Amino acid sequence: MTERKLEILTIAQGLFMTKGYPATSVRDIAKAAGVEAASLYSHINGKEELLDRTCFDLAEKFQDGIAEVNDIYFDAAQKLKMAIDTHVHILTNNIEAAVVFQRDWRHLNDHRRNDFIQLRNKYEDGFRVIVQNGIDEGLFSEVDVKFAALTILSSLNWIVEWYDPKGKLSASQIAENLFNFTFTGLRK
Amino acid sequence: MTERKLEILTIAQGLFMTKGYPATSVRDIAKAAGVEAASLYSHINGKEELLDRTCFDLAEKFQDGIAEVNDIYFDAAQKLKMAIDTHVHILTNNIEAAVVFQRDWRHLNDHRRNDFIQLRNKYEDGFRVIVQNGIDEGLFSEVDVKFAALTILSSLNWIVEWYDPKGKLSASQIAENLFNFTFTGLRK
DNA sequence: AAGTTTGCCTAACGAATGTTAGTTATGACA
DNA sequence: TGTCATAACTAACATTCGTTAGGCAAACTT
Repeated sequence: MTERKLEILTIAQGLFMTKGYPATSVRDIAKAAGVEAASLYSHINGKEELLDRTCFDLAEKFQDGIAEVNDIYFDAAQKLKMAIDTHVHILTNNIEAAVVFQRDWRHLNDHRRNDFIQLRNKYEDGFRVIVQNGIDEGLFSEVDVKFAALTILSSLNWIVEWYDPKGKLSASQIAENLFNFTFTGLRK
Repeated sequence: MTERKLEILTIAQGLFMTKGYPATSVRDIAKAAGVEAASLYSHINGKEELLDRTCFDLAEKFQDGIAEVNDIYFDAAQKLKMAIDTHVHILTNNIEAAVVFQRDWRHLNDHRRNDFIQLRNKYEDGFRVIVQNGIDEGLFSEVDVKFAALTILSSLNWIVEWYDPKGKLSASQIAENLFNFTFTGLRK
């Protein structure tokens, strides 16, 4: 990917984040890039390529993250802490792409959308494995594994709705809070 | 609202849910309603009215729900349980509207979007009050109130991403699981 | 029975959409 | 100096967008 193409991708992600993919026109992107709409086609194949790269580049980062965590020999609580930390850092380090990733993957074409969903399921499986490990190790109470993994991921993913890079909480602090909340709950 | 108008609104919500608001055309809605696009304008003022009603009708239900919970004299744990139960039932009973409510409120016009955000903040405040009560009553550990309320709502709201009316978990069961998870956490 | 309302129709509007074709200026390399 | 690649341009395309105007038939009201 050339430097200019990456630049355009980044600009597009910023617009997709604030306006949403379908509501962002190629002309919007061109304008933000200081260029005519047609000129973009020297760099990209079409609007959808920008969405595609956004979704799949981030998906790859998530895959790598969870694979790394599940490869090491720690107990489930430590693994969960690491997985949460990794997830939060990926989200906050790529907040614009992350919003698009969460919200606009539906607008991929049928084929790519299927690929995407498959990756997503695989990732969720990684979290299920951790929860199951925790139960087997006697560290976690015997919850519904699928439901628990989903709920943990809910809390993590909602970050993109409120995260502010200039806010008072750093990514690491957010991750720590989330782990504590997930592990311990509200009860005193 | 006439019966036909409500019918059109419901049809629109179904389309908004699957395609998203900006990607759903007036002609799509008309086709699903078995009518020409122009005919819709005998019933509605414009496309945006459909989004507006969807967002604010549901917002009202949420307001009523949290107000009711905070009006009664139970301890914070019971209140939280009720608030979660109410929230989950509103979401699952209006799943199509709920998806639109969560995802597409951004496409309201500036004025209405501000109104919407205000309602949303007010609702979140309701949850913060419950968490604060719990801490004051010595039932909850001394967490960051704002963060905790946000995290609870994250788990609740993500439901719309996976809830299946024909799935094995009923709304009440989902609510119970979520309360247990929130209150107790994973730790054995 | 006469008048009015309702719910739809066809036709068309101007604007915006994603994309293509063909051209031109610039700068690197032989 | 001549050749080629790059990155931009203008112009235009077919299509779709939300919406309006005006008409017509059936159904309800008086």
